[in-house]
Amino acid sequence: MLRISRLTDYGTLVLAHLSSDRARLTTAAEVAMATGIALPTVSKLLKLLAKADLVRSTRGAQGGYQLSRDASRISAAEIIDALEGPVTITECSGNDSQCDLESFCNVGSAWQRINVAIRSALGDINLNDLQRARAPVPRFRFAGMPINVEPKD
Amino acid sequence: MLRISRLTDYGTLVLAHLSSDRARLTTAAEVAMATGIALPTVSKLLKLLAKADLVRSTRGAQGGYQLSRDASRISAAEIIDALEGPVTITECSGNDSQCDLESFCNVGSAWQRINVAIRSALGDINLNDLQRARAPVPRFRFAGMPINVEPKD
DNA sequence: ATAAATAGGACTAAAATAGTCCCCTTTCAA
DNA sequence: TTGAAAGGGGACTATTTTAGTCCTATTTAT
Repeated sequence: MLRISRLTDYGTLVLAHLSSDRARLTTAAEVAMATGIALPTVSKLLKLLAKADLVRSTRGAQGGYQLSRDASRISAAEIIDALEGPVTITECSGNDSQCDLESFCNVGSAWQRINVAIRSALGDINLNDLQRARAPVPRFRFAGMPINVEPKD
Repeated sequence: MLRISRLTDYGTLVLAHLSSDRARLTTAAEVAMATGIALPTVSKLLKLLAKADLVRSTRGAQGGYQLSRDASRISAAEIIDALEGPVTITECSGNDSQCDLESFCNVGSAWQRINVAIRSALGDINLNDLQRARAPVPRFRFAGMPINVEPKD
């Protein structure tokens, strides 16, 4: 349903927690405690985030995790990529796509365009934005018609 | 992975086929033939699309389906809504959300904003756009910074 | 040495998604 | 007036994806 997975949502919480003190090493257990997410899950998330270099790990006793760069330089797109793989709005958009309907399909292209647009937008939103209760109002333009999205309440 | 489901993709193909002659009644079997999608699946899709009033059905012999309005007035958002239910980017965005982490979570809001923006954008893209090989270049703005998305090739 | 950490990956469980099938109702036309 | 051609509704199964857990290895400070 065009949604991010629960793990990605959790991952954002984890990153948000780490961002509170970038210099300090925080253990997975601490993050689990602070966020309320089960430890094995936090652990898995941190490993994935480390692999994507959003987080840096230090092994051994007194080890832990820290953001690998400032929160302002970690984008929503990167978070999603790290935890779910590249964003593709349809199956066809993937690289190893082998779509049986290819010969019939005259639709793929536009969905893929939309995908690119969404992706770019997500690349422009950073971890700080995601944490601000009143993040800036996003605006999306298509075919030259701007849409202003007002907060609901 | 922030993607529409395969059925929605198929649904778009189905609608695209119907749009080639809005006046004519087309049977599910014909659509299946033309699109290469299995008949039971086409049938299911058409039922859902009919329920959402994107398609009008005529029962009985010589019956079939037709678009209920012009392709230009059927939006991508409506198609997704019809086939997947309302777009929500996180679980929390749903109505019956009961998020255990609510007390910890200071992140939800921004994802939801992003969701609203994407949704609006999808509401502004119509079935014709989806069919045009060279659909207009979508633009997304966030925090005042416009991004221009150029076609890859 | 030993305890405190992460690394990696196998494994299981749960949920969402896709796809199929059956029986019912409606309508046309011979 | 009856049979065939259509859609309506929904139950059901299979498949795939996602979530979550656990075990063993490796690293490092004390």
